[in-house]
Amino acid sequence: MKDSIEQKCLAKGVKLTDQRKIIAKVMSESNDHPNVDELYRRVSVLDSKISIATVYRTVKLFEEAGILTKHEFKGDKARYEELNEGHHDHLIDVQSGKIIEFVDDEIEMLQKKVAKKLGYDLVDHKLELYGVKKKS
Amino acid sequence: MKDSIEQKCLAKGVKLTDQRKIIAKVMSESNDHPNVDELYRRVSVLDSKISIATVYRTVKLFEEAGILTKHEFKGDKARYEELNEGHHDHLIDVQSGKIIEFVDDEIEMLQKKVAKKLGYDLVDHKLELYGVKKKS
DNA sequence: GTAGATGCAAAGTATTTGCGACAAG
DNA sequence: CTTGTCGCAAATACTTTGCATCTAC
Repeated sequence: MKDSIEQKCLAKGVKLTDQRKIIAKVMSESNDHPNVDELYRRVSVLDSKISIATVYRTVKLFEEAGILTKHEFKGDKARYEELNEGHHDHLIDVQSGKIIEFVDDEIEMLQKKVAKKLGYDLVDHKLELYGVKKKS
Repeated sequence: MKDSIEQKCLAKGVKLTDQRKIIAKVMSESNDHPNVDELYRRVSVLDSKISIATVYRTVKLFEEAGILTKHEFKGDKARYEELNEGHHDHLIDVQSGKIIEFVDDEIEMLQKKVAKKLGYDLVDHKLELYGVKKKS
């Protein structure tokens, strides 16, 4: 499991350089949703010579290869997350900035239905909920 | 109806300058979702002296006043739209770039339910569907 | 009259790119 | 070998801001 990004690279014919291996490793081990700056910071610990241009190039490449996915939450920088089988959406705690992942099949289904009704086949979607902790 | 942006400004204590009136007018008459460049272009026709800095300042001000809303669709620049009572979401035709507005109460309801289940009160949300025309 | 708005140009962010050196397959 | 990648610094794209001037209220 831990090497799956490297395996995906092989499968897609993406050349595996040392820098890409490091970025892959850092993303695999990140359970949050780092932005490029933060990713660069984490990667720099393992290889201080890596440049931020390479980080930008790599996340873009990985995104196009279906390895990472990019999120652009309201009023925030672009963040990245490893893309796995299980699709999920996000709820952002607007007070703490905490991001919670969730899955709701019913909503997924309805989205397809709505698209269909409008004459479209759904190829992608974005659902973000912004909330404040219930004070009950 | 046509002047409602100006009325909202009065109601919120937002000073009504000529530039703001023009920007309000252009947004009211736009049925699409212009980005700042496009808005600036449209506004320039009515007043060629207006600066793009003012357009940026004004859309931000109007957004904070609840007059406009900002969209950041995938891989696109920020776009603005007048905010009216009827909330709606968007379906983007990934081939033509066309944006279709829709309302689905069932999805809205489910979102609240999901947030609640996670212990949150929903304060905002973003739902974007990306689709291709059905070839039936 | 005064607080706040404007235009301009300069400064900030975030991201991309040209190029010569270098490394993976 | 050869094609593609890297690091660097410069370039780009979008947005914000300092300042002197001007305007709505």
